[in-house]
Amino acid sequence: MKKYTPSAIEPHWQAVWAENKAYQASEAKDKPTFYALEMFPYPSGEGLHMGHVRNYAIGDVLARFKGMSGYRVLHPMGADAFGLPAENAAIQRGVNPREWTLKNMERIRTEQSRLGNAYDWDRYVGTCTPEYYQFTQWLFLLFYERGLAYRKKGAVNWCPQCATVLANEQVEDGLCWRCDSEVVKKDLEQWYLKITDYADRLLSGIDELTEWPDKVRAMQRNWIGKSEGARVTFTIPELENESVPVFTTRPDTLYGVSYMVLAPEHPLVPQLIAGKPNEAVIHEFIGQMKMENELSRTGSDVEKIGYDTGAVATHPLTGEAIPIWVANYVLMDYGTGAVMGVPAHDERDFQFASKYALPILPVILPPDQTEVLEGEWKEAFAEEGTLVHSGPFDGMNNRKAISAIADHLEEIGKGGKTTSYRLRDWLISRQRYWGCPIPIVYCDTCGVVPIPKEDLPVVLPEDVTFDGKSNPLATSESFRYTPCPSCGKEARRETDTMDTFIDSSWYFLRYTDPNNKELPFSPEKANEWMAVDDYIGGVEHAVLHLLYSRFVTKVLHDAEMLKVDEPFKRLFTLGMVLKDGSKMSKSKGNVVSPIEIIEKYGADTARLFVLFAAPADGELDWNDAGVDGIFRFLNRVWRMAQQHADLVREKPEGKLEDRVAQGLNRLLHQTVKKVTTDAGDRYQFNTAISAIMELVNGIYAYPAEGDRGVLAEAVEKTILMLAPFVPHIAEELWHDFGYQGSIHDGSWPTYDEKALVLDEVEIVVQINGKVRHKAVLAASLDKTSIEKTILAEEKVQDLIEGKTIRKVIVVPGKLVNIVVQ
RNA sequence: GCGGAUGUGGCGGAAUUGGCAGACGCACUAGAUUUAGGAUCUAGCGCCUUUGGCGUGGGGGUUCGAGUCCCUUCAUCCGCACCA
Repeated sequence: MKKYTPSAIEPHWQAVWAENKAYQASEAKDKPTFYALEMFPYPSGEGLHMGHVRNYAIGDVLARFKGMSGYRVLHPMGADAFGLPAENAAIQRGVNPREWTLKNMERIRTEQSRLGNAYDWDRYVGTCTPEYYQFTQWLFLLFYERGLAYRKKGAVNWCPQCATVLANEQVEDGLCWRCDSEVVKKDLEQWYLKITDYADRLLSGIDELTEWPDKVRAMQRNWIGKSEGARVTFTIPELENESVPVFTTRPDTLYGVSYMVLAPEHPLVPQLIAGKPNEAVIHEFIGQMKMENELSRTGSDVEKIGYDTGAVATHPLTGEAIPIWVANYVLMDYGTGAVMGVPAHDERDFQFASKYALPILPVILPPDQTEVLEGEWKEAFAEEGTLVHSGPFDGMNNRKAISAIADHLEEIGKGGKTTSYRLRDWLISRQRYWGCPIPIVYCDTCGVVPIPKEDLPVVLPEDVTFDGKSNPLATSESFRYTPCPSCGKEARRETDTMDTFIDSSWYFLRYTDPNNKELPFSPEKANEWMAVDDYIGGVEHAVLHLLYSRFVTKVLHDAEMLKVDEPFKRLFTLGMVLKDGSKMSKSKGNVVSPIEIIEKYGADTARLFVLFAAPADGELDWNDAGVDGIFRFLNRVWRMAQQHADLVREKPEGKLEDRVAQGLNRLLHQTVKKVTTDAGDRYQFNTAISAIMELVNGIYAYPAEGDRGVLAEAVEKTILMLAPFVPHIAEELWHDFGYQGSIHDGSWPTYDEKALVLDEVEIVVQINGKVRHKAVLAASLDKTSIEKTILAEEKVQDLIEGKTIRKVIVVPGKLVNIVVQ
């Protein structure tokens, strides 16, 4: 018998598939389309890790399964190739970022090939190539034309380590998402994309993403942070009644305002404190706040610190004078940068007022009280109640008052209902070299001038210096100055590049039309494939990449380049791969190299193990003994197929005359049904594989003298069902069965409900809910006959002897429960 | 604090609708067999005081019947967090 040698068969079939372009997406319109996509990798210098293997194995099973099930499949791969590590390599080792990246891309690609994934390599996309990034620039210009790209000066997140600014989404707990350095604030003029214009659509669109994990949907909702409330305008008499709007979700508590707080960065603060006793102290405080990082400034356990400006504002309804304070807990970039303080009904305000002895004015009466007990407030009351001390609104339920007071403010021109979002605009400028240049020039005569689309790409220059401090593009003499596209005079180029998340927010569209020279993609081709039917990746992109991609897709939809306005129909987030309970990392020394596993056991074993060992959405603890088990299973499959290969070639007619043959036939159909739904619909690869294992066990247990036809069919279909999981061994065995074409073009087996029906079933007999006996009955019996037959059984008679039957529950095909006393 | 999960043998995990808890695999035990291969085959494998009893984090409930439904409680993980 031929021995199973993955190291021989895997490279062989990989070469054959590549030669035949076996997984090229078909342009023929004869079948429904299926777009399977895994998040593309960043080509680091490390090559593939187990997380990649797991990610790609899931995607490949789905792609191959759909391919065998009558779809034409688009299953592309590429590389998210711009980014800081390439530049750091340049700084540290003096290598060229482009060469370094291209080398890594090549390595990852080779390693991906060795996994046997069914990619259409002709559609390969690398985001750092001018062929790709010219269209990233094209998209920037589209955003610019549509008023969605703008420049703004403001306090931005700056990572000193990476020497660049970051978007809000890229700051985690006050630290840089990439290098964990403390992020500081810096005042800079930067480019933004107006994602806030789409906040409401990005939020409501989540409702339609029913095939996304709830967790991710919740995270996105949370991130967008829609909050309905009211704008309330206070005026400042000493500044000629300058108005200061505040945002509040509780306009019902407006009569309880005892002070107002501005963010330290609020533009009115310097005027308010001019000449006041606290002027110097507050200036110092503002200076401190600017130095502080996000975490120490806004963490919820940070103590509230504030100063009285000495100025007052006028309450819009009562006309009373309200002291104006400045405090660390008010953020300039949420709402209006100013809040009203209602200590009686807000926990934070209560803390602040208690600390600084500001008045606490209750205006909502708890339902169980008839009178406000002044001076006895030990905590803020934030529940439902009735308004008191609120002028014309006294006696109103506070929920109703939220709307009533907001409407009233609107009538008198002092505010009105409004919505606030936590989401901020997307800051895309990066002071780094290895990214997509922003196609803009600054001309002394014409101002900000976009590069015309026909002059793209704006190519990254080579004559740059990497010192890790300054923006490298600014050091390029050839790049920095260029004639203004509008007037022809010398103008300065924008020397920042774009956030790499822009590159990855449209790559799935490029795959549909990867060689287009005129456009990022033709609407016709994109519409043919979009949306992505199955998108597989890590949950770490739940907000960043997935939110940006949704935004870009909606803009392209509005620009009439796409019919869909959501990019990913179904999303699957896989769990992490661990070793000994913790994340694999070089520092812990617990990294299992995919390539070593492939060399030792073969890619098929690696794939099958990561799919079998745990549910795909949970954590997977790598287990060497488990890998051995999977390798043994594949050997068992191999022996089974080799032993019966001649039989499968003969295709003997199955007669299904005896019970044993019928049993194997039923097991086969059951397995086809389970594998089809588990692997095709439910992402339950572990149970699909265990079902196939049971079938293999069934075939081994099948007697040598049994019906040949059923056996041959079962063996052949076992291999067909294994094909998406373990493509190489399946292909090899398929050819051993005498087939010429690829098993992966073959049809996925179907099952027959009729074959699943049993003529005899085992009925569990319970007495008072406890299993006491089992009986085999004809499946066709009705309830009454089952009851009669069971009660007549001798064993049952013994069990209920001397007891009174109170009730008999019969579930046909399953059980009989006799309730006795 | 808000939101999303998860709790089942020695281990990873099964159990679409309320109907035999522990499929499948790992590990382990005993036996068979072998020209030694990372073997293969057969049997066993939740716990206990074993004609029986107990058992899906704990407590309560609904039901003839609960891992599954309801209430309550504990623990762990993840995300967000002074967002007015």
